[in-house]
Amino acid sequence: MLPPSTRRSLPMTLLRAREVIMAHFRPMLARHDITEQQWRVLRVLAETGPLEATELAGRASILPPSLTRIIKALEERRLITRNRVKDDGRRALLAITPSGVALIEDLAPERIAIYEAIEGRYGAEQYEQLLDMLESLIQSESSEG
Amino acid sequence: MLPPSTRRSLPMTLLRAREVIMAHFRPMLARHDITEQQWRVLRVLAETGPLEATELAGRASILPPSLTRIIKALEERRLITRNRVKDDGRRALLAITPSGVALIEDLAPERIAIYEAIEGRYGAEQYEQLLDMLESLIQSESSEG
DNA sequence: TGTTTGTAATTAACATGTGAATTACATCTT
DNA sequence: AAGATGTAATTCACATGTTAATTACAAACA
Repeated sequence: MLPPSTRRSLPMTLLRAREVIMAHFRPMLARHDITEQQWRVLRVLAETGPLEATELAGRASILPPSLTRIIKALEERRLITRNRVKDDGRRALLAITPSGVALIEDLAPERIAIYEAIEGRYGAEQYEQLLDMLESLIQSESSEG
Repeated sequence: MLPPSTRRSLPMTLLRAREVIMAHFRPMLARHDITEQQWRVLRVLAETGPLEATELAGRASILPPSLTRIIKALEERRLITRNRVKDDGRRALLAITPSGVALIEDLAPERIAIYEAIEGRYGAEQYEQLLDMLESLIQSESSEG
């Protein structure tokens, strides 16, 4: 078997796919002075409610050292709060503030429009199928599987 | 239309997919003291022959500022060389050295084995179809059209 | 020739990715 | 209670991602 050429290697193709998609969102994020990762953290907290750092890191696909820095920045901007969990001095519950919710809601319409445009160009069925196939890949390659 | 939940957003799913795949390659790269991006640069040069920085950046999906740093590191390790293009003092041709080729060749068997294992778990047909669908997405979202 | 315009590459500044080490607590064990 | 072990979070050190600004040339042109 030949090794895949760089033009058809799975990691590089996933990287390029992510790039062309994120290019649509970056101007919006820049206008609101927020990074992609900060936006992910806020969305997860808005969807799920208060979480501990480890759980949040997992759901937002951010490594603990990065999350530490992101939390610090978001806390300084009063977009999230942190409250120690009683009975365990290590953990803290992270929660989105009303300002944070407002920011997410501000961005939501444009976010939806961008997704609809992508789906329109790519095809809604293909789009769903691609997501299914990616989730299946993640499943088949996860350490537990 | 509802916004996609973080668990089914395309950028995050692409990110997680890339993560589970790269997890298989990282131990190999670490053993050879090379980063993922340095490995990409070497593979592109090995496949394509000498390239100028801009062309290399495009093919390896690395931004110019990162490439500048990567080139410096690879040059210091004598894995690539850089030669000024005559008649244009800005450009330089980057080429992989025999040591660089040897490194790539060292890694090739394990690399192929990892890909085969992934294909085996996921299914060869699915695997090819996923690549096709990703390339189609990249096509439909590329700025040119 | 000298100036303007355009392009390739680098640098700067800051955020994140990554693995290893460390700190701060909890819990278990004796 | 004291020590050993385990876990959550942070810190460290270095590489890369990202945008903006700058440098070094080339090419076009007045």
